[in-house]
Amino acid sequence: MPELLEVEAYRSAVDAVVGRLIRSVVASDAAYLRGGIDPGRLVDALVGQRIEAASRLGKVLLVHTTGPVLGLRFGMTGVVEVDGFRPIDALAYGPRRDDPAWERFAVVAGAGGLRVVDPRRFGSVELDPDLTALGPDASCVRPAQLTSALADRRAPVKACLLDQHVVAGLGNLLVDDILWRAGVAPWRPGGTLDADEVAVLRRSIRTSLRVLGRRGGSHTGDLQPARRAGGSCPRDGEPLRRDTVGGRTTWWCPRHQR
DNA sequence: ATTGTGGCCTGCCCGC
DNA sequence: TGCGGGCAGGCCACAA
Repeated sequence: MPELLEVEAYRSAVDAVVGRLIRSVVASDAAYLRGGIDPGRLVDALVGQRIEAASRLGKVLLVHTTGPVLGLRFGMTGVVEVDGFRPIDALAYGPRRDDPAWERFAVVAGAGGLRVVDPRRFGSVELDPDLTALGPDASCVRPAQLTSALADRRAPVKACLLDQHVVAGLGNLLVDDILWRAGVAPWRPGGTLDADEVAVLRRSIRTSLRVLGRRGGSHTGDLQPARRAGGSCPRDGEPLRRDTVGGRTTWWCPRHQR
């Protein structure tokens, strides 16, 4: 689930451990590590370092230390726990219960620390991740950046927005709500949007992030209650369509999204 | 280069 | 109650 909004909540929570020394690191799931580093080397690189800051780019959470930068990705079901507290208790589509076996990574720092719990194991942990391929963060994408990102693209606009090289941070739920709000059909090739439509789309990205952020996450969109068989558009009552666009389940209104 | 597809993993829910 | 199939909010390697 974790899209930009959830990862931002994780980042904010990690602020609580800034300034602490890393006392130990648990990297018991070697397959969870990325970038060709083995658990032993990762532990050695982090233990004894001080946590200096937490930042975020797209869906990647970055924990800066006096040594390496720790990069955390959460896949579909990853949640972070800081000092025993979860900024997001349970993901809307993740399991409701809890299981100690789902812990994939942990950092003990000061009196507490942080844990990554990820049942489905699509997330990952990396040292000094290369983020140069990521597009601008969706929360501050400029109009000109969005225009050039969509120009000449023949892929559906939804696939463009999901592509982290184009804009970083948007996931399936956010994109559906953004396109719904903008009145743009997900199938439209990115390059066919004119300047006015790109401007509306960018406003919709900002509005959706602000509104859904205030409500508590990417699962709080206007479209969310209607994402089911028989669901209808909350704006005009039209039966929603369910398609697969960009490889993802897509709900949209064929009446006002054009 | 761009675009689409399959696969990674595991848990849950539905229908039989 | 048990079981199989389909589904899931991300991302990557790979093929056309």
